[in-house]
Amino acid sequence: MPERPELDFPRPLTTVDVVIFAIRSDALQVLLVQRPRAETEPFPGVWALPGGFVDIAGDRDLEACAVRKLKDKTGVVSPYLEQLGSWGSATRDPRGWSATHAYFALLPEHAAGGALAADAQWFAVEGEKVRPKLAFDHAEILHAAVQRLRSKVEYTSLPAYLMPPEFTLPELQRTFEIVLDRPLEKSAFRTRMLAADLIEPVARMRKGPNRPAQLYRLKKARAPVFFARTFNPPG
Amino acid sequence: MPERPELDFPRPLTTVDVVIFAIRSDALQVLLVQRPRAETEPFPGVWALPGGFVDIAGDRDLEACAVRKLKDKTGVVSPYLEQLGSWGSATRDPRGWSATHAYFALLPEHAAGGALAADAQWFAVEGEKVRPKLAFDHAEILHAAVQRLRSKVEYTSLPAYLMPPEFTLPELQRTFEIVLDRPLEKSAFRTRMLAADLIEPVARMRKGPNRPAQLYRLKKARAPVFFARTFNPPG
DNA sequence: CTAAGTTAGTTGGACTGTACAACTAAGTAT
DNA sequence: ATACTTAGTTGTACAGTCCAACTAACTTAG
Repeated sequence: MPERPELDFPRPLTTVDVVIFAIRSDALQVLLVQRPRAETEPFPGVWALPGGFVDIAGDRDLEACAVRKLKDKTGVVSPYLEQLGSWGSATRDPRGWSATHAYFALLPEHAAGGALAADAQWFAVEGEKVRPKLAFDHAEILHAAVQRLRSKVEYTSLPAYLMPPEFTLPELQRTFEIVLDRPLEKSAFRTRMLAADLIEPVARMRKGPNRPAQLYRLKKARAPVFFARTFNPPG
Repeated sequence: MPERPELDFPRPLTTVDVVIFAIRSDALQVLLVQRPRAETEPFPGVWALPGGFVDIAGDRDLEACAVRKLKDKTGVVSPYLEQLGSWGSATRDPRGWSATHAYFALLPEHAAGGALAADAQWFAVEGEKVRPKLAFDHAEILHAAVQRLRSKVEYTSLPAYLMPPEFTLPELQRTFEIVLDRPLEKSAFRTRMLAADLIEPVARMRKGPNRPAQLYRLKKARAPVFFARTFNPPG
């Protein structure tokens, strides 16, 4: 196509990466995969976010590509998948100018317990980091994902997507506290959550270690909801 | 590089587009450029968002590329530039699988009044659309940009970046009202704005058509600020 | 020069939702 | 039976919005 010179411009490498969060063992965890040890690969053996090249032949669009990569590593489709942003520069990949489209997904604990790919493993999020060193600029992407998750929690009910199909209000509050890494006020949390209209009570009660507690589930309409204030804890 | 087969995968076309907003003539406007009329181009003569291919040789990263395209069309550098998201699919560009990294910028009126590129022109945003038909999926991107702008206004003081260096509170409120396309409550707006700690009074007063009004300017620390409620108007 | 009009900014009461502590109720453990 | 734990409620204080009415300072029309 000599009359369309820009089509012959060198094109950046294009990838999609997914930051997959779940609450496991009472902690916020993220799924990482270990890069192949082959010397021909960049960052051999280093932990990285799940992701990889866009398949022009197979992927209809970016989100389909993200869903594919999520399913490859976890075997499930996330109930919540949101675009996080994109990172592109001349230096982030040693193979050349590259751009990645990053997504972030929330997985309920029961879905996160399934069969993982052999090279995948859960890691606790500590602060806004993770223990192992990450390949490429994935530490920066993870940082942005944790910040986005935390900031959205302040004015939406996003963490509800981290819950199993049925849950109690104290369980939901515990999930919020894990994500935000700070204690929340009980009665304000309850007022907000019920006003937010994202969850609805189900008929059954849970027989906990103490008195039976009301079970709730996510409503079908899943739009994150605006909150008024930021229920700060006592003290 | 025969041992790195993925490097020889066909790569998507990669572009950067910028949604540039300004308040002009008491309305929210967006900058569009008319695509060249050459028959070899897709969408010849159609209006589109400013943008184009990433220059692997010249652009350090995606944001630098966005700044370059902004400057090319307006001659200025925006005081506010934020990544909006990315759109990529097999069908959005007739030339093949393509992905664009979209940014959105806010320009103060005085900066938006400068010398535009010959192919560029301001258009009023009506609802969440613009009068002319747009090339590619740019209507969808513009829609997302307007929604992002409006939704962020509910809990940040973003529109302050659309103001000239010094402005009065009623002028700022008018800008908010134009962006949100609804009237706001005067005293609540004032309380919030001052509490938000994004603006500070300057010594001078403006001699308006009536009594002198206090001038404010943006503070150096420019972090958008969380707001509590959503000051609804009377009625 | 005066009167009417316009706009900046303030004040006060009704209302809503958070902060916080104290309370009740219903189960469990010893 | 008694003590402990946890789910959920209640009540008071407080902050910020909603709304209308008000004051103050300037402009404009007659």
